[in-house]
Amino acid sequence: MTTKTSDENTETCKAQALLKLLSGKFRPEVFRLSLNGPLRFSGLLRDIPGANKQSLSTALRELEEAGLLERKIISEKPLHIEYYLSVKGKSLVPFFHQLESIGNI
Amino acid sequence: MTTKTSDENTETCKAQALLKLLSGKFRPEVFRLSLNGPLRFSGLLRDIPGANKQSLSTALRELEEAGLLERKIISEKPLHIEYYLSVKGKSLVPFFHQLESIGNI
DNA sequence: TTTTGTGGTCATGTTTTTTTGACTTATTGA
DNA sequence: TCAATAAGTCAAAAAAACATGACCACAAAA
Repeated sequence: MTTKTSDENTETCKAQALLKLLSGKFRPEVFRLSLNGPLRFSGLLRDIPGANKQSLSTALRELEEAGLLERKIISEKPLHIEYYLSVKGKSLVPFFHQLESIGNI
Repeated sequence: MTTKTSDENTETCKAQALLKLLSGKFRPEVFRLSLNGPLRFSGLLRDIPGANKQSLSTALRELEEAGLLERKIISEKPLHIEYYLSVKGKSLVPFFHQLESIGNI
């Protein structure tokens, strides 16, 4: 375990970056709500208690940049934007379940 | 903490609290190092680049309070304190592995 | 007895994160 | 045309997290 290269360090950093991303304000809520179907900005603002535009905007952007959410412009009917879980995002679901079950110990 | 059974909000909060705890400064490093054996304050201070007493102290205390680390006073020989992974702490290991593998997608 | 090592705390300052509120662009409904 | 909804942005303030340096208690070694 003597720092061979930046091997192990890099691994830690990856986990760390993801942890940081997921632990930020409203991110777990956004994540959980995304399980029920596509999200909309205004809907989240209404549904998440205490949410504010800026933080929500940052959360959505960063989750999208990390490839966990996908942003889709819906050009029909009442023109709006939908965010939904990507495949990568879905791969995090069991991870959250695990975390929650550990939280209950 | 008014634990309402099967309240989804409460579940999220649990994941959130744990995420926050694990994502704080030096926590992933402390966690990883704890896999190799018992930790000592001064050792961590030496081994983690950029570490400082205050943050390390907070990290250890919070990880202990969450039941992930155990603090043991070793009264023999050169009188010191050891921190080591609890059973609950060990249950987080696969979780970190999962996180790392997702980070690589 | 002065110094060194271990394991911290405390007050303070800096940095990062989060919140607030004003403003924007575009679409729709009355 | 006026107002409302949707999806934001921007600058600034407030709050939370983190870092720094001084200090403390105890033990053992020089």
